[in-house]
Amino acid sequence: MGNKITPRQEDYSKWYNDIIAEANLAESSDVRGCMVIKPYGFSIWELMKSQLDKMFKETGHENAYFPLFVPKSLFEAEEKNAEGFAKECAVVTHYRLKNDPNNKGKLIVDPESKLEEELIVRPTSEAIIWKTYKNWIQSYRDLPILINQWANVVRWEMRTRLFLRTAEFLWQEGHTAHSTKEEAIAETKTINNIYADFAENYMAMPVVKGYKSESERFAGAEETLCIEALMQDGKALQAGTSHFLGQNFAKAFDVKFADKSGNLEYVWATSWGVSTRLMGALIMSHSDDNGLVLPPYLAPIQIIIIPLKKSNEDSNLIDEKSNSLYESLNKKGIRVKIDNRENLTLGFKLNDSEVKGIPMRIVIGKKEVENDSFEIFYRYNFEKTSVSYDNINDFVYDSIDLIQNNMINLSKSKLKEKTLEVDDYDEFKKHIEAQSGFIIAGWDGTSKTEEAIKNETKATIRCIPDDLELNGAKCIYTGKPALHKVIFSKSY
RNA sequence: CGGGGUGUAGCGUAGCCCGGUUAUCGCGCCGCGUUUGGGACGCGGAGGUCGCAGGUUCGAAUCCUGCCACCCCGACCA
Repeated sequence: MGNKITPRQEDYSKWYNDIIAEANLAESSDVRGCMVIKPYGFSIWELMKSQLDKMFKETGHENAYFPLFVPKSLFEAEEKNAEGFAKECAVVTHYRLKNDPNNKGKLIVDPESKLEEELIVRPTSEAIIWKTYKNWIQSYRDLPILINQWANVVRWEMRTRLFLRTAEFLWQEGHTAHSTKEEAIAETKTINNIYADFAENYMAMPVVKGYKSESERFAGAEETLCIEALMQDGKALQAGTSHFLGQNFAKAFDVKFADKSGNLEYVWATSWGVSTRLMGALIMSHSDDNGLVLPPYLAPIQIIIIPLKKSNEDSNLIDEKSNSLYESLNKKGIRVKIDNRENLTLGFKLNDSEVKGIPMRIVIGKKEVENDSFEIFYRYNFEKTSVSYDNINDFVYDSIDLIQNNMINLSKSKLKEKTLEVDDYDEFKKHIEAQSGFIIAGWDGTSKTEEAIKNETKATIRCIPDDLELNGAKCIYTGKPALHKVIFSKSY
């Protein structure tokens, strides 16, 4: 700590890394492409987890846990899935080390411990889970299975970036099995709506919901639903996906059930997930040049009390006020903390609370106590409000919803402002070049056009929202009648 | 895997081209003292296989060879 944060306009990725470092969220690990999530950052993740978990449970889902290792033969069963992930798998080939006979104190892989069959460290768990589901499913009475697991997965990405694309990341992955196609499709929508709801109302990050184009679809899925968020630099970030897997995995793992009339049918499947990438999304959505800004619902500390004691002066009274405020806020269920670190100056503590994105702050010093006038500082807009001691509790309590809602509305209007509809390709290119946000444009529905646009502009189809009226729109690239209006953007 | 770059204390760096005292500076860390109203100050201190291995040389952070790691740009991606 102690360094100034690089201004956002100057170097966005430096800015992003600075925020993470200054707020003490995480750091790059010495282990290739992996991250260490520090306690403060992990607290945010835990708040996200507990809210999502609650939403899954409210819609009938249960948690379970499946193995980290996937035998290669299982992994390759669903061809498209295997092919999609093959290039980024960590593979366990041996199970033992031994002393290096030529180099004392060093270890080598014992060649004698070579595994009969290699184990893949899961990049996603469809394979191992469907292998297991085969044993669990015989009858329509066994369905649906609505299971979620919180786990780590490994994808050996070429280039990694804290939170956004690390070699190992934490996520939840839901894997459900259904007796009908309709029910499975409804499930993917339920989940995508939960994701959108969570992003908007808890992360204060509005998203666009829609379908992925074929080329962006999950390997092994028939249809991929997603939520796409817009970061402050005008690039899109895929924040969550929900896949309709059809009967692909049921066929690959031979999972059939007997329906009411005794016919054997393949099971219909879905899978869906959000990851620690949401942390990156949260950081990039709200942070400013002074540091992190957290929406109160996901802030590990919602208000920080900073007692300001000058040597020997009224320190008892200040402590007393601070402590009793702490107690009463805590009793109301507000996440509150007192910063009584003794070796740090006020200026440092003020700055520290801003850098960490703590939504509210109150300084309690001699002046405040004498005048019975306490300033509550809002991090998201730097506003201060004076409140008398007796009113602090209610004010803080009400502020939580107030700040949350204001942040949501602010983000919504930013998103609206940065979503443009365009029907001229030159203008399209200009906007993409300037990274001005989401571009709505007509698309003829062909991969060829999608590919051509990507090659010329680096913009991809982020999603195909199902609520955009066509109105005779033409394809932005070919000028042919458009099949859909879609969202284009550069993306992470 | 292609093209470029960088490895010096926990972090950020100077020195390297042109070899030569005890390897520079800032932040951080430890001790003592003074300071809390917007990232404190003074004094003292600890901390280094100069990425690794080999070579040239009286002498290598510096030159040469090989290797490794990381970063940026492409291809890939939650």
